[in-house]
Amino acid sequence: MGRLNRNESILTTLAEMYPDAKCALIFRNPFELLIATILAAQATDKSVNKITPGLFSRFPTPESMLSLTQEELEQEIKSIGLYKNKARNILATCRLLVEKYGGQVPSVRVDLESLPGVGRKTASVVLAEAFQIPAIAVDTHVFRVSNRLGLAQGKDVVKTEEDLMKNIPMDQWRIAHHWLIIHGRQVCHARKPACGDCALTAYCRHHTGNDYDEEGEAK
DNA sequence: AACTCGGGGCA
DNA sequence: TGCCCAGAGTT
Repeated sequence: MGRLNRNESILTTLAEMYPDAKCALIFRNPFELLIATILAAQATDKSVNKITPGLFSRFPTPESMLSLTQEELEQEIKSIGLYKNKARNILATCRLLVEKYGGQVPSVRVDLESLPGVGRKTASVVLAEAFQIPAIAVDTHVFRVSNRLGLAQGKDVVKTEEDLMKNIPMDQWRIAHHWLIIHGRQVCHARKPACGDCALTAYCRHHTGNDYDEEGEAK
């Protein structure tokens, strides 16, 4: 086996740090993943996982979820916060799934992003996790960790999903998202990263004092 | 680009 | 008590 380049070494180390990396949301099918991911926006995976098993056992399909009034759904999801917008969006999405997509979750990005409450990131999560379609879901954690690690080779900055795809081998696109986001949540925090728990400090711009701020520019 | 949604977990 | 959370929609 040949010598690993910089990004290959980083990804190999991440794989060793998080051997059990997987989607943090509990789901059994595309519909459950879609709803769980809409719920997970600006909430913690733990808080979402606390309510979704009970919710999905009683309302496992878009048709059955439409038996809820918005007020009833708000009460079901109240504990995760931002519940009014999410309840409205989820019911509107269920309506579209039934009326336009035969009760199924579409596997095309433009269709997914046309659903209320579904943006770029949620669409990528569903494409990659539910349909095994090449995509990398990117969020603030993924951008922060990617740029601290300098995954964009040299001085370039990862700003888009496409930027990240260019710098990660395609066979690792799906799992790399989980490595990066878990690392961001558990170790590589935005404010006070736990560098003592990190095996990647040798590659890290934060650790060497050349971190990137929220604009993606060198500090 | 800035603003809004938000109850709950955790230090 | 204060800070922050697996974003998206609106202005």
